[in-house]
Amino acid sequence: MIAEVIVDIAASETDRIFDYLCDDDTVVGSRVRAPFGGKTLPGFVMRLKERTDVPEERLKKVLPCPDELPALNAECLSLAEKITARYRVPKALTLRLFLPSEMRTGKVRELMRNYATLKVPVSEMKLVKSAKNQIGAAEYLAEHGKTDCAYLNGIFPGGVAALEKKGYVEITQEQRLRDPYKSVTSERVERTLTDDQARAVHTIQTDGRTVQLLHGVTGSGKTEIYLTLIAKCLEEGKSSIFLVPEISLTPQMLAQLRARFGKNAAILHSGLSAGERFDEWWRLRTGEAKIAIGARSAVFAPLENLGVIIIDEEHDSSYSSETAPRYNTFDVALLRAKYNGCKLVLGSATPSAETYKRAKEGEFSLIRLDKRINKRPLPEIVIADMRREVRRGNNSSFSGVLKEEIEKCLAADKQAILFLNRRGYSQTVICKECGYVAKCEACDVSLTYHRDENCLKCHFCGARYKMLRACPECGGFKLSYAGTGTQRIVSELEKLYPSARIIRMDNDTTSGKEGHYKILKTFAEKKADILVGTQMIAKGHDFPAVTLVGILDADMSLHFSDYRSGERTFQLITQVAGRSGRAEEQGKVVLQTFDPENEVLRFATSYDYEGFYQNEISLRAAMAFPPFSKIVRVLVTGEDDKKCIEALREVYVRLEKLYTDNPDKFLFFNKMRAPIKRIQNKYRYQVLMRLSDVSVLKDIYDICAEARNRDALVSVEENPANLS
DNA sequence: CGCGCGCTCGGG
DNA sequence: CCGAGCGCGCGA
Repeated sequence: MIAEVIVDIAASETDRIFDYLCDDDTVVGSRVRAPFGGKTLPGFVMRLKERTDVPEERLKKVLPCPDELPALNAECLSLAEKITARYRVPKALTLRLFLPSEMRTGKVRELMRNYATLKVPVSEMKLVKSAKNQIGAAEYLAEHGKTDCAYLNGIFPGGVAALEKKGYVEITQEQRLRDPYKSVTSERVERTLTDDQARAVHTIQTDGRTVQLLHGVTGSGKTEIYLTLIAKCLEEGKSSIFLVPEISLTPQMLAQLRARFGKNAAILHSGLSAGERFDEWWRLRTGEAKIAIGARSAVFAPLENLGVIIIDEEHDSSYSSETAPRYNTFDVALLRAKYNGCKLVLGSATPSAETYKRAKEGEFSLIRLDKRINKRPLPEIVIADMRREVRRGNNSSFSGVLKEEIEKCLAADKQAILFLNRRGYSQTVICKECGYVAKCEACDVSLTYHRDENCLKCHFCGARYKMLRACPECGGFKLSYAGTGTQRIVSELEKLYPSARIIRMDNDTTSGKEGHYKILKTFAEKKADILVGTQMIAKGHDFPAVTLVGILDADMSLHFSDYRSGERTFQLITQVAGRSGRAEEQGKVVLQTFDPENEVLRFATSYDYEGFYQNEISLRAAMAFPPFSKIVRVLVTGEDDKKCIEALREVYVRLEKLYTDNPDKFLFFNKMRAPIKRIQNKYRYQVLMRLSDVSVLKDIYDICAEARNRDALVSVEENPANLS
């Protein structure tokens, strides 16, 4: 037999079929080891045939991989084909999306799994009270006996590993259980749905359209609808994919899903170790688990017979891939939904303007959930006019209203969250005499001053620089720090409320994903009164004792140079406001701004999504921004500046011809240096376009695919989330 | 004259 | 992507 093989090299030069001899029992979609140019590389069997034009003496034979099932099924192969065609990327790169990385990098490993057993009774363990994951894991083991480590890590990340280190548990490796369809019993918590929820489920199941948009205010019970849909699929023997934004896979969320679906659910997320991720993937591939839960890459879960695909927080930017292939999760999900003939459910309290438009026009079904489950009103949002504060001589970061509310909050023994919308600016060092700004040598972005370490840091590559004593340009000593960071907010707070316990959360205080949880846990356990942070505190976590949320600079993201800044601001405020008053107490939100008349802020404070949408969509139409056009950026990057310019020139000349041949399809066309000229020693140039007609997109992708070479990476971004 | 590096080409 | 093959430039 002859196999058509794609070798696993992500380069356009090798991105073609190579014919190999193979065993007669070789299966399409299976992995092989292919002798290629001196060494043996992993590859994929794309097709099988009887004969080939390749002369016999050149043909080599592939060696099989001892996988129990072909890595790729028919749907994966068809999906890979479409993605390759859509984004013009090497096939090997697309195929990698379908496999856990350890299947490529690691040698073909035995399908072993780690199991944990208790060696010491829980009562004899010396564990600090805060080690919730260790305690949780230990208690689980005490109750259930020997348990799969991957399963435990899904609920109590890192718990088992810590227990093993202390000698409290034993970890044994055992051959994977070869009994994939053994039904796993888990007490199904049957919750009764509200009428609204039941109606939503009914509509999703009976409406003829593939895409179902669930537009529900925060707390309207969308999650329960998702879980019901997944449960119904399970009953019919169908599988499901449940996608959530990158940061919202919190241990609480996982525990909830595990409790409901037990071993039927497999979690694909970065918190798992390589082996565990592989095991979870394999459980899905064999059909042992029928529910895949994870961030965007879980849309490629190796499931068959899909019954539903759910994308929660549909508007979240983490659903667009930042690296090639720059796929859009919705597009891939739609392809899979069509292939399987199942529904694609999008959920959000603040849908993106594009999605909402398509729903309003009837392309998607639109289901509204206007009522909150607990019938409690949303927190009141008051606007604090910071211009008036400044005029009154208040130069602090806090308005009078906010200070008052913080005091009330502290007096009542409640918690407050102060949110800093820091995106787009930072504490830079400026020489007041010559205007010199400290920048990163590798990335060409302004450095940020860190007081606790007294150094300058690059937020792009993480490089550290010694704090400057004098200006390196003019030798002057008048250096100043501009901007306000979380650090300054914290020190201002400490002065105002010396007895309050204040913690800070931003990119600098949180090293790795562990740091996140530690800080949030401290706050959740009421070991702090005020949490100060950036974007990352906006999502997830339920803090019942929080009754006050302060948004310190609500208009900051409005000035961000992006057509979606209004949408982002609305989403952010809605989301942050949702942190306040989640339990019995009525919550309050103070929104500080220098632009109190701003329409977006007005709509946000009255929770008027519909009003916001009408305003936003007419603005977009007037300005011909997406969804009325498509913004396309072609980015050329590489270490060698000259080679980049060369590649840019080639791309530009060809794109310009496309532009002059189709002037009616372009609204804007220009080439320029990227706003950040260099990131991690790679120079960056771009051609920016705005299309009124996407029929030329295919040609743009073709031109870029041909222009990329060893020295210059040429990538295409559609409606990029940021233009840095 | 010989080696070293950089560029080009081919891989089944 | 990676190694083989080859051409040109410099040094003893």
